[in-house]
Amino acid sequence: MSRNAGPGPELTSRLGYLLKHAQQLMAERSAKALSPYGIDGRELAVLAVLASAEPTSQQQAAQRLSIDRTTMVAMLDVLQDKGLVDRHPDAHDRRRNVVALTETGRDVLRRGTEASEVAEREFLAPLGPGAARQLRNSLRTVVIRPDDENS
Amino acid sequence: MSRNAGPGPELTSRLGYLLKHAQQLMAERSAKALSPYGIDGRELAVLAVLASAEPTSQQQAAQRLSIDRTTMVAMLDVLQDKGLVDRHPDAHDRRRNVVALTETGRDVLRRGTEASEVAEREFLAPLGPGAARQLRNSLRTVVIRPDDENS
DNA sequence: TGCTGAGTATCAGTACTACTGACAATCAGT
DNA sequence: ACTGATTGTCAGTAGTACTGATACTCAGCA
Repeated sequence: MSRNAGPGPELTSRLGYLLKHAQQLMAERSAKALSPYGIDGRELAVLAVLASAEPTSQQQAAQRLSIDRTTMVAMLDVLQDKGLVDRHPDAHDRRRNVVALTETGRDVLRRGTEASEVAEREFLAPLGPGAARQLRNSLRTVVIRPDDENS
Repeated sequence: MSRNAGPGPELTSRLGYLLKHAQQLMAERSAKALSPYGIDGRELAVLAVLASAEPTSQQQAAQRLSIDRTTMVAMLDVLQDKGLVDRHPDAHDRRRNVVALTETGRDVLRRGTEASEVAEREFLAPLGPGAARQLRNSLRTVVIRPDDENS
């Protein structure tokens, strides 16, 4: 993606534009940092959820990530092909699959997380440590807020 | 999109996750705020660029938005169908199209910008004015930074 | 026991976004 | 006039994430 002619204030004052491009830039950095491990940021997030939660069904994991359950199927297919996760039917409820990290998966998660944190620090480098921390906190605040919509 | 089970700290500590979901939430709000005018956030950004720049070629406008020139073609097709922009060949360089807002386009830009700003304020409401301003500034800083990559 | 309704994973099809590659028209320099 | 670069356009493709339909399983109940 070419980012030659800098955007003018008519764009950089728009929050939607800023968020979209910040996300894009971070995703590029993240992809580069994770490429040695053969995964991307979305897959790393799946691994993180699987590691942090109790042995989880696919649907539970999908909900934590706010992704569709059908999307989760495809992502787990890929992660399973890469040997990072295992699926087997839950003995107590055979509708469910229990998804767990493999030994390799745990290893990739650990190293990928480190690489990802390095990439984040680089991304935030032009901000001073205080502003970087506050950016994180502010994003957390606006993201975590529960649904305030009606319907 | 259902955002039921809140994400855990294994996700909300990851900048990529936060940026992606913040962008998504903002995009949803923006879409809702702009729907009365028949456009979405991307289209509003195009209108803003066209209004702020001198009579522009499609490619110049695309560069300012960091989108591909082929993508710009499709977006202008849509905006032209909606009667918001006009295209005609540049008299001085007939390879180029001069793209300009119509009267309606200017009107939609003005009203859409207002609606978008309201949506932004709602989105940032849980932050307090100081933190909101700083979030904007920090995002601007990390987004505007010129390419520091080699190649 | 058999029946019904709900939950789970899966797959096919679709929509959207944004790209690459190829093309015709045009310009600028020689 | 010829060559190379620029511009807009289009077809094709890739990635992402959805909807809708299907098969299997469970829980409740007559």
